[in-house]
Amino acid sequence: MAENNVTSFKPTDEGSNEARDVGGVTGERLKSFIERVERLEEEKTALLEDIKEVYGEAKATGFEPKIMRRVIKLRKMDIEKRREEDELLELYKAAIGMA
Amino acid sequence: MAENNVTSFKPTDEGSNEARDVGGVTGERLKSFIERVERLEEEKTALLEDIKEVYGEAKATGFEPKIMRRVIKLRKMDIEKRREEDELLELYKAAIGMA
Amino acid sequence: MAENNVTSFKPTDEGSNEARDVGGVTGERLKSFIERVERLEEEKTALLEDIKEVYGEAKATGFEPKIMRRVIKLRKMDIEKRREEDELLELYKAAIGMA
Amino acid sequence: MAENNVTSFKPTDEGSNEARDVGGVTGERLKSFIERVERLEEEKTALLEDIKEVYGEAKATGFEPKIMRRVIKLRKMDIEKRREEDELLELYKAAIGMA
DNA sequence: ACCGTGGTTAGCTTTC
DNA sequence: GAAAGCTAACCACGGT
Repeated sequence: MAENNVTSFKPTDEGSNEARDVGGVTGERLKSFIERVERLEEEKTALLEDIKEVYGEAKATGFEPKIMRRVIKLRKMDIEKRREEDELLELYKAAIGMA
Repeated sequence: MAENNVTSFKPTDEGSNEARDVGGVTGERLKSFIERVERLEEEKTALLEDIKEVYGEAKATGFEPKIMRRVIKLRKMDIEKRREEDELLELYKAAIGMA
Repeated sequence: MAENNVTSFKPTDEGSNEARDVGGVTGERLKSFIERVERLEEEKTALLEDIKEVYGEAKATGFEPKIMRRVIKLRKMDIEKRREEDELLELYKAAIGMA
Repeated sequence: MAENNVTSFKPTDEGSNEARDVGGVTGERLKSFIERVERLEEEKTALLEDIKEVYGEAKATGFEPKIMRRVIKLRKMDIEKRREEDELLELYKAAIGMA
């Protein structure tokens, strides 16, 4: 841990909802980080809903989401496997001066 | 279940990577759904990385991600609790004919 | 992973329902663990039924299980929130050297 | 729904933590139900912890909880399948007067 | 009586 | 390697 700004977490004697600057800009900084995360989390939630929707549509046309998930998982594994093999290939090539 | 398209999962006699139409457009349809999900999953992955980055930055400036996560959790709980209490209030009101 | 007992999962040449000791007491040991879990699972199932019964009774006397569940949830959230806040407080205190 | 006791949910003008009897014993009754559920929930939680412990022990002696869970699931399916078949058998027997 | 939804639990991933 | 947070499967309920 570089510096320790945790002091900014300390409850202040004045009960305010505003971010406290305890001898610096620390409070504002922390609040900004937190709000950035919260925004990203919201986007993530929206995305999860989108995915659920697609599965819903698929189901409505007669496909089983459960099976689809398995298919997707398999495809992902394939892709990763291939990627790893490719990386290994590159490594070998570099190793023998084929770069 | 209305129709059962699962037959499209059945390996076809011709071993091709193309989506198979087993008596209709089923194969293409399924493939489209799957690719939509995969695209959304990619976005989700990106988002997860963004979140991780923010925590990384915060940590680099001296804040503990662990504590930040708990703060965010508490904030979320507050929001949810309030939302639920409001809903509950509505239920009570409906229950006693204040609707 | 320290040892790897997974070999005990391997079908043995003699097709028996008895636990196999593959070079030790491994089979019996595993079987014992599994049966302990299964017993606990049974208890859990019984408990779930008890809970369902209580809701049934309550409903029979005119209370809405749905609302009851929400009340219970809110009570639980209160307790958890308080607990977490207390823990967080300890963290803060530790963070500023008040430990 | 037989009677409707939901009126007992209505916030009363006097802010008390005690169960309110709104023209009867309703408040106490509800509170009793809720506390019974909460007790059972606690037992359930304890049970879940016990199960976790067993898996922990098993893991410590070299077994994979993940695989164990799959075994248990399979055993459960077998048992249920057999039970269903037995029931069916009874049904058949009854049907042909073998009861 | 079935479907869809919401809530709960288990499994997995990632973090420490 | 252990613990936690998050996601997906499961289940029970209410609605249609």
